[in-house]
Amino acid sequence: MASEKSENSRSDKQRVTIREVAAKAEVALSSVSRALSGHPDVSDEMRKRVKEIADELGYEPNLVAQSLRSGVTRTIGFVVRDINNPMFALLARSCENELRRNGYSMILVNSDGSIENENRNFSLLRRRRVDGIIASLVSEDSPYLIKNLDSPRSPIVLLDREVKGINASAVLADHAAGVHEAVTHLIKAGHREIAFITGSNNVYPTRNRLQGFTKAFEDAKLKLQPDLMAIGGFDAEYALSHARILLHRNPAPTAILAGGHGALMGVSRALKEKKITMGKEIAFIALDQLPYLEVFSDNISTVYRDTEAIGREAARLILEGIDGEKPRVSLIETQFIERASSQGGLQHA
Amino acid sequence: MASEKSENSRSDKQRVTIREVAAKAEVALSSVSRALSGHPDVSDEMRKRVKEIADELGYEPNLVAQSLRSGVTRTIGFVVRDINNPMFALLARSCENELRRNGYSMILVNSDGSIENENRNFSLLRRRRVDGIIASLVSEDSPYLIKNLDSPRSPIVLLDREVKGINASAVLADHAAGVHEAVTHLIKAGHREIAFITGSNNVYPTRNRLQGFTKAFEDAKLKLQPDLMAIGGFDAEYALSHARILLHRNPAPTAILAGGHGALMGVSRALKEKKITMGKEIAFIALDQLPYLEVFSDNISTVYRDTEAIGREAARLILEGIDGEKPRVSLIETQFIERASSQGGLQHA
DNA sequence: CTCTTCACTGGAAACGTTTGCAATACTGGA
DNA sequence: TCCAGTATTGCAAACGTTTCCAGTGAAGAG
Repeated sequence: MASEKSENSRSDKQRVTIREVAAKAEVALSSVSRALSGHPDVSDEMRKRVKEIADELGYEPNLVAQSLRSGVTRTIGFVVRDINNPMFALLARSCENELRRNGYSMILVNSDGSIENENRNFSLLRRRRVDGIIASLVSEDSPYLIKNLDSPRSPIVLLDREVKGINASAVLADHAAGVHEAVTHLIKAGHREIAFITGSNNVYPTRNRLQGFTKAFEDAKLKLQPDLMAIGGFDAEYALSHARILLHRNPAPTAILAGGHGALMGVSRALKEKKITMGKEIAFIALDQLPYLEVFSDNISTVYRDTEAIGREAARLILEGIDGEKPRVSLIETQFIERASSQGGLQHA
Repeated sequence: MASEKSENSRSDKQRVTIREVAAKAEVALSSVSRALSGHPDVSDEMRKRVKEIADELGYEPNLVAQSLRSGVTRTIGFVVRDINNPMFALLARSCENELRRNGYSMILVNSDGSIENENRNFSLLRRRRVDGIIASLVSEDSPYLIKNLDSPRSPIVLLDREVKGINASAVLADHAAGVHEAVTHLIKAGHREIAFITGSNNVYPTRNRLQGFTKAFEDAKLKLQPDLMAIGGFDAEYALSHARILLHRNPAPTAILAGGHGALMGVSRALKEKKITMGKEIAFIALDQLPYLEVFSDNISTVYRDTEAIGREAARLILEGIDGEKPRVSLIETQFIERASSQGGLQHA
């Protein structure tokens, strides 16, 4: 493939457009467009010829121009609190894979737990004319939300969030079932002082876990102990400080449930401080099967859900939405997985 | 598949464009554009009037059109092997923050360890006309690389990668220094059988760590033991199988260095299998300060680098490049941090 | 009073595609 | 032979901006 005069054209800065391909092939712009985009009304000869010349010239279609003309960007916004949370990273990963398999790219934005940030991000994504947004909202009752999400131009998929009165799909995990299972297990083992640390209840997972928690107590005809419940923050600092307080309580909790990555971090640090070992002096259950747990601390009992599947499902829901189908909610099951850490805690028995 | 399509309540709502704003304000399109984009040649009255009406109509500028006209997308491609690797997640996070602060969005793509994928991703990003690409390449000697990265239209920043003959900036960690420090520490403590497990040496970190490793042996006038080195894969499976082999060796290694997230996972699993405790029967050093370590296993000695700073620096380098400055390489220091896990291993002594 | 300058404003041409429509050539049936 | 039908192709108008250029009226200078 020795080319005589392609050397000069390689170094010049102008991008090659469909127009140059057309000129070199001595056909119309429209024919080039049709030939390259797989339009049916094109002769085999034309298609072959155009493709050859496009390759030769190193033509790279301009997706920006395509988007402007076609009104479709093949881009999805992915909004999370913090990609650094391994749960979100796993979601992003499986979601991006599924999207890319379908020809879509993903714009990642971290809202950093700030509602104002989140709102700015939504508005930026809309200006970018993304074809859809997948989001794990900071809160379900932000004043901007309705304005932002109601009657949206492009479909929205909420990750584990429930917002009333808007037209969005959602992937919801059935936390309640798994938590119910876990707490019932603890109660049957004799636990009565069960602590519960998780994020604030302005998001679905907290409320839903709380339901499972409460129902387990009801079913066992026990009454809840609200002072054992710290429901207010997903960050490790919140969990750490509240775990410290709870561990000083009298009687001390015999079991602890930690909801989310931050809670797991905080609680495990607090336990370490007091040299309390999970599965011995206290029973511990993580309400999320975080990715690193499998390998690193393979003795931690968890409420499991298939996070990869959730990411994939979110991608599918958004693609459905783009296809014009009605929003729908997809429920993902959870399951209590008993390991060593949920033993113990009842040394007095 | 008679799927029920929703009413096109989405597409019927015409977006408001600059044209409608102009009409309602009874001024020219160009004036609206100037008023909203902060162009100096606009009277205060005009600007006020246009802004009011734009707000009133809920005008949202179309970034696609802006990009097409201006030739600038304010978008950066971020290419990593797997965002699910916490190191990459942390990088992505700090990088995205810095980019967003400067008005840029980030397109995330996972290349999944496949060179073909990576290549497709590069080409996609170029078609999207991103203003720059930040990438942690799968390999430094892929046949596509030169074609893809040579004389690029838009700047490129490599994350801990060195590719000869191309015009790219890079953020490189000075792994050699930290590893040298760590290994020297082990040697001084009496270790001679030091195992080293990490990814293949077609990427800079491996080669650079190897340099530090080798030099530490040279400085101590000891000779390397190649059969204690497993250099070939960043995934946990590779590390697991090779750690198993190494632990069966006679004499067994008294210390292990694990480079990267996968190696850490694999090695710690292998140790767990054989019920060998880090810091007791064996000395262990992780060649990366992975985010979860801080909280979860706070006794693991590591070679530390400031990953957040690396992400920020990558963002800055790409912005510099967009500003027309010449590519440059930024070196980030590393440092051995001694904790409990690097104790022990010398019970026979 | 005229001319220049100044501070705006409007018109229209891009940016690189897709696509509706018209034009062409060819095919085969009447 | 002629005409409808079919398969291609080309032309030109969008898509929503930015920006160059020319034009306007007013103000200041001579």
